[in-house]
Amino acid sequence: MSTPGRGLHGRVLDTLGPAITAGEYPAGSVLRTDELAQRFEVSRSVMREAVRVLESMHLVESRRRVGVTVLPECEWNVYDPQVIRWRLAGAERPRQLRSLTVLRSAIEPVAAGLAARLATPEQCAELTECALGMVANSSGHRLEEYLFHDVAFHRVVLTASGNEMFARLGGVVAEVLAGRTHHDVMFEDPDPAAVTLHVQVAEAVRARDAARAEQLTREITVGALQELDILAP
Amino acid sequence: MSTPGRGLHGRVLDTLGPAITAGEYPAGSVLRTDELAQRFEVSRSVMREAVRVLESMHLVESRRRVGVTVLPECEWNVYDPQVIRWRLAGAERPRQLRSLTVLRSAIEPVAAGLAARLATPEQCAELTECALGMVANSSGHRLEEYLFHDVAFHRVVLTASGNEMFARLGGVVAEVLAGRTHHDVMFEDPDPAAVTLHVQVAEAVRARDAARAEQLTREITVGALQELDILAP
DNA sequence: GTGACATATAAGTCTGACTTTTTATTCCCG
DNA sequence: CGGGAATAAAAAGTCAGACTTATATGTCAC
Repeated sequence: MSTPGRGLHGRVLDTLGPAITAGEYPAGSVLRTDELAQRFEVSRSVMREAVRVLESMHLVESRRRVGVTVLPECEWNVYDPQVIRWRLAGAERPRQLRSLTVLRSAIEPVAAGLAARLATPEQCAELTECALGMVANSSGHRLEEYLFHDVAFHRVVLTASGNEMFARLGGVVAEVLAGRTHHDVMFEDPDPAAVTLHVQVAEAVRARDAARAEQLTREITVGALQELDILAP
Repeated sequence: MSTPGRGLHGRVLDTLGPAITAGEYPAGSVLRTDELAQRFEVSRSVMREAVRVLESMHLVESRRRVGVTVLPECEWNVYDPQVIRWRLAGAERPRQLRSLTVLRSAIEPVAAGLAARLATPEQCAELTECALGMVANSSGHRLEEYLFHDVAFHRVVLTASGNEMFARLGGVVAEVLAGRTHHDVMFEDPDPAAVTLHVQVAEAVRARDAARAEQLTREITVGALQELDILAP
């Protein structure tokens, strides 16, 4: 996915990134560039580039005479798509999935409200199309097709919100939804109520009813939270 | 702020990062590593490290035989604190400030609701303390002291939400609030209504009233949106 | 114990040579 | 004249080695 093997330093990151985010090196662990270069059988320059990238993600800190120190989790750039992907791929997956779902529950309703005000006619049409696609694939175990339209739907909402920061979460939502379909329990067809809600959101946006679009999306995200047993009784 | 001059490559980034995020090099512009190295009077290895960092922020893409291509804005890692800082420092400041304020309006109410459920007694106490600090400095042009407690208040809420991704936005909120106090119009004392709301949020969290904490925080963020003339009539 | 000094260590930097990939051009054949 | 294969060129990528610099730590005098 995304950008595999874009150079030697990327190859190193593919191993080191997941290892660090998985907690294999506890916060405070000290690595040495030369040693890492030997381990990965790359030159020091390549290793340094990899370290620089990890540093820009605030996963590690490089200091003279000390080495490359692994930073505590609270320092990490948890919004970096690469970091998110690494964590979703590792043992921290469930926790990462919860964090992201809570984030969705905060963002998406507001995004939908904004979209109802700002969506272009084209985006409204796209939204309706996506919702219809979800309906058409909501039964008969057409999970992949359903997922495709679901992802597209949420992407359009986030983009139509007109907020670049919301739009940037499209990839994250895609990853969460894909995860739900592939990894987690999702043998049965999707919840018909959820499908209906998507259709209604598309209608609300088209009708420029911001409050309704927001409320309906809130119901969708509440469903997502319930699936993960988040939510107090 | 944060980490100034952490090596030569950092120095280069301090110039190149703001330049790119400010749009000085339009999307699609091609730079050459050697040329850049000469311009900044650093070795190619240092320049390469800088490029790697920019690449990890998705500001540029490096390809063989082509050079370093500046990516369109929609590709940028707009959640990267460094990118946020660069953009806040440049001509795009107003737009960035709006994006961030809308983001806050989505996140903070939900965070407050969660905090009402999950905050430790210590965090509740901290919150009350911050709110009282705001009250104590809400008149007499004690803007700096007020800001200090305001920032602390929002930080505690975000942290107490128990969601790492929310917690990570503490720095962003700090930057927005600081910006409002320093750069933008804020000659007069803070709005008494806003101060009261903060006190009430602290009370609601202490009382474990999630719905109330969320609603009150929503009112705070609506105020922030209005200050920037966001919000449809 | 405290403060100044010496030392060792690991990151940081620079240079130059070489490799690899990809694009553009040339050239030959149909 | 057109198209496709061979070729050349350009820029990033990689590597090795030598040197510099900051700094943690240990040592010694006081």
